[in-house]
Amino acid sequence: MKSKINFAETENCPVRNILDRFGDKWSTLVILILGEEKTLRFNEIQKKIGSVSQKMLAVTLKKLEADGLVSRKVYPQVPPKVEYTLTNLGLSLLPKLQNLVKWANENMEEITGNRVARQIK
Amino acid sequence: MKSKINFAETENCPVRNILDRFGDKWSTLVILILGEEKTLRFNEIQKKIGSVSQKMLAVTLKKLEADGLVSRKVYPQVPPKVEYTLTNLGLSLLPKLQNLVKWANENMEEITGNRVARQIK
DNA sequence: CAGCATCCCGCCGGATACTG
DNA sequence: CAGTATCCGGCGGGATGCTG
Repeated sequence: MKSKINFAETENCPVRNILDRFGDKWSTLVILILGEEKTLRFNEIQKKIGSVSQKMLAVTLKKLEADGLVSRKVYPQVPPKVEYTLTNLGLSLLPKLQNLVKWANENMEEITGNRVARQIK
Repeated sequence: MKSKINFAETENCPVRNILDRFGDKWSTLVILILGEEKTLRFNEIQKKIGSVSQKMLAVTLKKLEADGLVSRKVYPQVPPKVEYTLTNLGLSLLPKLQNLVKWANENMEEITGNRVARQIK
């Protein structure tokens, strides 16, 4: 029998913590993209996502860097060049996210179908 | 070599779709709780989460029901009684989310430590 | 090129009150 | 008990402009 999780206490609940961090719009996307490409520059990530604003990408990357999921390497040159890579911690999260993507790929059609069938926006 | 994902097109990108649906504050939490308890009434879910408002729980459950992840059974009696259970589709998602929880449990301390060490809010 | 600063709008979601 | 209805404040996040 598994021990149950205390969802009620925000501070001690890992589920809440993880959702607070990766529930935002771009974090998981960035991790998945860096997982595919190993190393990317700021603009390259932005182009890959396509619809993210410069501001939000900067905020997201800073958060991920602070969490220790992404490492940032600055080349002291003009024009500047900054490369982003997943850390080992980030790499350990990657497969879990990829599992979610896999599930999404396999089941999104059914979910979309359900929505349409029930005529919900 | 894995085929790459097109993150740019929102409509066809399963990652974006899944994040749009489960990136919200409560959906994953509800799925995880129902995964533990099998069947729960509205008030029981609310008590388990603790901090969710009545409104948001109702909205969340309705969304999950529309997606076909949660089933809703109404007992025609007074006072009313409604039970929520994961569907097979919901059950298929459950282990992926539990993997994330497991990862969070194992690594949240390190992440929190990173944050503190870098003195970010 | 890689960002920070500022302004500002939309909507997420909380509080409260009401119904079957 | 299990919801809807309404109001409304906060902030996520887009647009734009400026810097090293």
